[in-house]
Amino acid sequence: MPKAKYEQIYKILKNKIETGEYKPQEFLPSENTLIIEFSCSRNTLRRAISELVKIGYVQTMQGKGVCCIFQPTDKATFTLGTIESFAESAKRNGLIGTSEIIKFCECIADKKISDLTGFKVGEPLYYLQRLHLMNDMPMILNHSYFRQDIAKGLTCEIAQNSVYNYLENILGINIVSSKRTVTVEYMTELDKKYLDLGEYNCLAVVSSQTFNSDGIMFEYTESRHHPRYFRFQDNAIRKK
Amino acid sequence: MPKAKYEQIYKILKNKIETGEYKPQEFLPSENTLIIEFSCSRNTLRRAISELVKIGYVQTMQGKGVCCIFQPTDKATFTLGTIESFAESAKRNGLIGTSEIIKFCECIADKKISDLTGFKVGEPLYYLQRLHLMNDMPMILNHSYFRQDIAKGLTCEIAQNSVYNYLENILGINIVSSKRTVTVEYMTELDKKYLDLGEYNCLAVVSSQTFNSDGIMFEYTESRHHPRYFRFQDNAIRKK
DNA sequence: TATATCAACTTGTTTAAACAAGTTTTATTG
DNA sequence: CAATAAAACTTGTTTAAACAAGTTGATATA
Repeated sequence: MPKAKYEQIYKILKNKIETGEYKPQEFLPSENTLIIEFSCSRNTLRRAISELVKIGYVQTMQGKGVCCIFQPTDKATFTLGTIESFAESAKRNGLIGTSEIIKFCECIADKKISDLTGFKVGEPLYYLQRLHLMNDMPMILNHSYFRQDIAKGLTCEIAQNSVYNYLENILGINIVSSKRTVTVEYMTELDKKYLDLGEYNCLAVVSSQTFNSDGIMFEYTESRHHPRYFRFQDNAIRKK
Repeated sequence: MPKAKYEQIYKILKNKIETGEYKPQEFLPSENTLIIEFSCSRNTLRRAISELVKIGYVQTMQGKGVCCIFQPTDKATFTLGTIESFAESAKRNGLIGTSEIIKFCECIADKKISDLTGFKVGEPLYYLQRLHLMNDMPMILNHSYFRQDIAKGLTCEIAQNSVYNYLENILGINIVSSKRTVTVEYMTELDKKYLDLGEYNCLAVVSSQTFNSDGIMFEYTESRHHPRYFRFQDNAIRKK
């Protein structure tokens, strides 16, 4: 449950849009109306609205009002688009997600790894190779590097369960932001071996750098997705 | 040039980060220091900072400060990731971008088009098929649908130049926000014919819905990218 | 010395007020 | 009746102030 008032208002409005109380192409009540409804200041309300703009639910128009531009997304397909673990994604889509570890080892970042990940040469790392399945279908082949001094004590047994649970709840690491790049790459022998690619010879590759609350990049992960089940959503606001 | 004060401050700070005046892992000066430097209120400064958070340049830490997490991106590769036209992207990458029209016609949205694009059945549309090249290499095959009542008067000749220039500068349409979905799809006969795919048999497909300042979706475009030159960047902030 | 506490920082949230700027409605004027 | 002007809305920007909450370092205490 959110503590901040603007987050509460944001959630209420978001819900009203999703349930159709505010319909697409229609205007939301004016700021003044909503201020009275929520007993809040204008700034607080506007902050909630700006969160709705960010996720592409509404569009503000100076002098006119706030217009709803929500369109329900197709929930049938598997969707990635937020920072969430594989387990969280699976649960949200009502599927059974399982993982198996292919490889786990310690290593030192050499030039090649450094160029790929952004870690400094000589940095001690954990390397983890995992296969993620949904309803027994192989979906994602993951290559992860973790800084040893941050993710200290990581073992194969821990990775068997949930790495993120260990990092967040046991080690107390706060995961804050993540930079991601999506590309399409030709399959490797490993991809062919573990993912059931069929006629496809390419994959969707999501490379991400994850930062903790000290601003330190402690994880680099390359997620190689089966093309059939990959979908990445985004919302862009035009620069003025 | 930006008119709003917070945008000016944002640009100055952004530039200082890009040029290395504020280095990764280091803290920016505190709010109070920057407030004095820019002669602005705390809110205005914080708004500039929050823009930097959005683009993944800095990370704020309560009680500690604002940490720089910028890492220069590889400018060698062609990057898409904002709302910008093909011409703008080309220019930013120092390449010569050209386009050729494969097909242009008027049509009415049927069930199939409606499901694909989100336009209502019966909506009169323009359909435009274009091939984008960079330095004479075919890169993107574009399928676009425009609402006739919004993009009125669009012709093959206009499309030959710049559709966006016509929409924005001639018709005076304000393009505000855009929802995009990235998927990977198996190539079609058309893809094979126009894009020089080589050994690849898949493409990166960016589907986007674009809204004007009235909150009306007036364009649906499916951009089919050559996988070798596709790169999509994103920055996510962890939900609390 | 080691520990606990407090003070002085940092960013996070909320309220209030004023003015700017764009849009729509109403009233006025010709 | 039509055109214009004014008023009454709308959102956009900026300032100021107060308090909350997290981190750090100095101080006092045992």
